[in-house]
Amino acid sequence: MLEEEYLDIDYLRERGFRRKKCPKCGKYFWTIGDRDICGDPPCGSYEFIGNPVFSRKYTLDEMREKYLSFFEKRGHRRINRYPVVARWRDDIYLTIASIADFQPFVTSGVVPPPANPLTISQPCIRMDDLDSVGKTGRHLTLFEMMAHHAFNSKEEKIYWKSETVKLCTELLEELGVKVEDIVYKEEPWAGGGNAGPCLEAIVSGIELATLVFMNLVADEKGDIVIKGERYRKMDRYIVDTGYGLERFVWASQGTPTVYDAVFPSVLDKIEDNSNIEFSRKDEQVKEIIAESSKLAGVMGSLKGKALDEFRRKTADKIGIEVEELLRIVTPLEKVYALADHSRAILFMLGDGLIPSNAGGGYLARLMIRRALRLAEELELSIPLFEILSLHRELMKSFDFEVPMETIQEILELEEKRYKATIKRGERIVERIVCRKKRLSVDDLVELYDSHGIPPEMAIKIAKEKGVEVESDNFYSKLAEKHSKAEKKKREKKLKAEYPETKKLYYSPIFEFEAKVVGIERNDYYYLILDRTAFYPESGGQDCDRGQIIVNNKKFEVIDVFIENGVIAHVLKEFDGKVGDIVKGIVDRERRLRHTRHHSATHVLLHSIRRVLGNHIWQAGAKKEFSKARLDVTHYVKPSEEQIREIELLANREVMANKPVECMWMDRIEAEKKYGFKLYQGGVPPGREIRVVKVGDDVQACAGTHCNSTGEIGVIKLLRVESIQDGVIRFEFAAGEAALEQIAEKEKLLKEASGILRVEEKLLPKTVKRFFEEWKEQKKTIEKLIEEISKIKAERIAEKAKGFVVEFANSSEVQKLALKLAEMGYAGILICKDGKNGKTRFVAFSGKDVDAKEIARVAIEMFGGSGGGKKDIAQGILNREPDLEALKKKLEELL
RNA sequence: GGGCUCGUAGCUCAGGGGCAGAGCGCCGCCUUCGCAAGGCGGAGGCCGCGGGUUCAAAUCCCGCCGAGUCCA
Repeated sequence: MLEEEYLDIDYLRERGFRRKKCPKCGKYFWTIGDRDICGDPPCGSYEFIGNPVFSRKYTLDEMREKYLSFFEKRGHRRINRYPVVARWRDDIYLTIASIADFQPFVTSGVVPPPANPLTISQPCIRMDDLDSVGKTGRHLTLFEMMAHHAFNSKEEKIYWKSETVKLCTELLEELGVKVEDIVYKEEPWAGGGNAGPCLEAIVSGIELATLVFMNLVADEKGDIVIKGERYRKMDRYIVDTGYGLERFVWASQGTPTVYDAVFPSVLDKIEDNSNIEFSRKDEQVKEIIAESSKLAGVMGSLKGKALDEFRRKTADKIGIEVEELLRIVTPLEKVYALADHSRAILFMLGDGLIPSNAGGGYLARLMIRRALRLAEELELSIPLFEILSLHRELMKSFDFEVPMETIQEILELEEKRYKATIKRGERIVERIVCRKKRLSVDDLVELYDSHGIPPEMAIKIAKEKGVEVESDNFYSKLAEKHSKAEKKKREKKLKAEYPETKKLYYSPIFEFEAKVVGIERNDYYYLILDRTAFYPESGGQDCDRGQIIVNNKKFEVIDVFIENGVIAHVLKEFDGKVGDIVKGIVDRERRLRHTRHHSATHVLLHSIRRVLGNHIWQAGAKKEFSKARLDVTHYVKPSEEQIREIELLANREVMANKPVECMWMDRIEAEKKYGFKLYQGGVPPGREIRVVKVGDDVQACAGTHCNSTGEIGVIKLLRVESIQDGVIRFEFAAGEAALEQIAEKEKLLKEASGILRVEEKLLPKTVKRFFEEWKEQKKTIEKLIEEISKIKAERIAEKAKGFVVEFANSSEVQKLALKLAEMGYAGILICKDGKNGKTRFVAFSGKDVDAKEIARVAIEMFGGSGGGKKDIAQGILNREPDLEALKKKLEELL
């Protein structure tokens, strides 16, 4: 089915390409020359290394410009790059391909593309092959995907397969590739819910471009199967190409690795400031690395045993021992990886990702920690930031949201944290080793999983202490531990389908009439109307409440939610039917408070950005009746002065009484005008988005808002706390809620000062004094009890004959018993517990009688329960004990 | 978003239902011309917070707060 898709590409036939089946891999490819094998690794190898395929060498900037202008000249509009942090999407953290920029709304046809056709060079980050970076000579975590995209539909046809292949071929030819050297290999493509036929452009053994003809969409009932998933044809068909910029540069230079081609000056810098004793520019080293890259190209994945095999083969090919190979290759691979990682870190931080222990920020931390570890192993004598700065120089043409000073600050903070973790880790390993005299796989797994200590480090420490280590199956055990974590699926609440509810809540409507279009019954009633003024919970704003009146009967609305544009009112009781006309009454006071909090959130975010910097991004928000909170990305807890300044700026914005404007805008227009900063509160669906300007702040927002900032009233910050690394929570209240919160605090102060009978302003001083006095007195009492029990013990001892059976004070009974036991007596002390009034006893023994035995006798005689140890035992008695009888019984023990 | 680990003296941590501990640090005394070292003595704890179970909770259970870490 999919195969036919390759047969009608006119351009290939016109240029004389013929379709052949590769006898090695069994796949089809197109070529003009007389080759029989496709040449795609493993059916071929990197022939361009040492033998560049283009007519001249290119740098990154030159190649990017060459590409973009090539397509510009052929009717494509050049589009600026998107951030590597995928702000416009809620399903991925990082931009992983150029097409990701246009998903999901452009690809699905909801929103028109910013230009059609267009060309772009999009920096992408992929962490999947992190382990391969540096080793294979070709893997990068950050790379630029150059692309030309055409979005075709029934109404508008731009170009499709033939034109795409023509453009690709012409580009390659212009770069100096002979058309006979181009192979187009058929390789079905699938990803992200879409699929389609694809041609890989291979030159000299390297895949330079991927031409995807995306015309399928995942569908359980579809008739086309690719990689086990079912798909059907779409009305829209999209040209999704990907040209690896770095690979083009590499191919033009023919260097041993892609790294040598792309950032040689960074490699030099690292080499010069590390413990490497040789240069990657030595002819022999160069040859080794080149052979290694060629073999890696053929071998595919290098995980686990494949890596060992790769090493062996490479050594064989060059004719040296594996050890000798490793001596050269291992440190260089670290240089390459560090150069790569630092470039990715620059983009992550530059585009505003804040390192964290959870969420997207974790990816930044992971990358930074790997880089720090590499730097450590290379004994790098310069700060990591210096390498980032060098990359920044090389990438001058890029704009970053976050200034280098902030990046430096974040990096230094991360380094400090990393070092603390390592230090803590070393202590933990030493403790385990000390206690258990061995280190098991489970220990290694826990050390890594819970404490972040890489197994290599744990093993190193253990070996230094001369302790045996069991390290087999580490990775499988780790994987096993994580496989248990399951993903929760969000269930749909509404069972049936309904038309989208008309929203009245953006106008000042609090009473309305509407028609019932659906009723669903679970534990509660879900009431669906054709239109409503009830705001459903969304964007962190709590839902409205109020009443629904039908047939003169009132029903309370306890919850309102929205699902796919359908708004459902949740009621405990309802007595009406579909088709009824109902009246809705929205609780105005509640709504007003939510509205104030919502507008205040926008004002506050803007103030926080002004005080703390451009990297501030909303990480979550909630607007309730009595307070609201705003979570933002920031790397350190703000100082008290910063907090006060934020509060002041926010309130100034309120006092300036700036207008609040809400308008529906074309998505692309809005993005162009305001940037992705719009999507602070998440990404709304649809072609038209609601843009809300509150003072100087602009956001895409579906919430309800005041008419001007003055209506917000006072904004009072209540609490600022860090909820996880990299995320700071601002809790606040606005308007009446703020007054209430302030009043609440005042009340607490008043109450406290009332109890202590001091002025409010003396509270801290007084509380401190009381606390200290309390501690001191506690100690004095303890000392006194100690002394009293000593005296009493002596007095009891004087007249003691056989077993001691006495009454005592509950406060000193324990000490007294201990003293007596110490003095060599045995017996039992009875007291009334001060707290619950029960009869308590403490049995003790300084002789060879068991105190528990004494306790057992007492419990047997008078009922109760208790227990303890050989020298002291305690418990309660149910009945008043007869001391004489007890004493007699105890004497029998001996 | 999910998993895991940890909150005990100023610091690093033991303990893990029945007496709150060690090492380092701090203070004082002894020894010394002085320092280092040593000896003797001492101060320093809401055992993170709030509930529950129990005769009894630092210890077990639940919730919260805080720190750390891994994964998506």
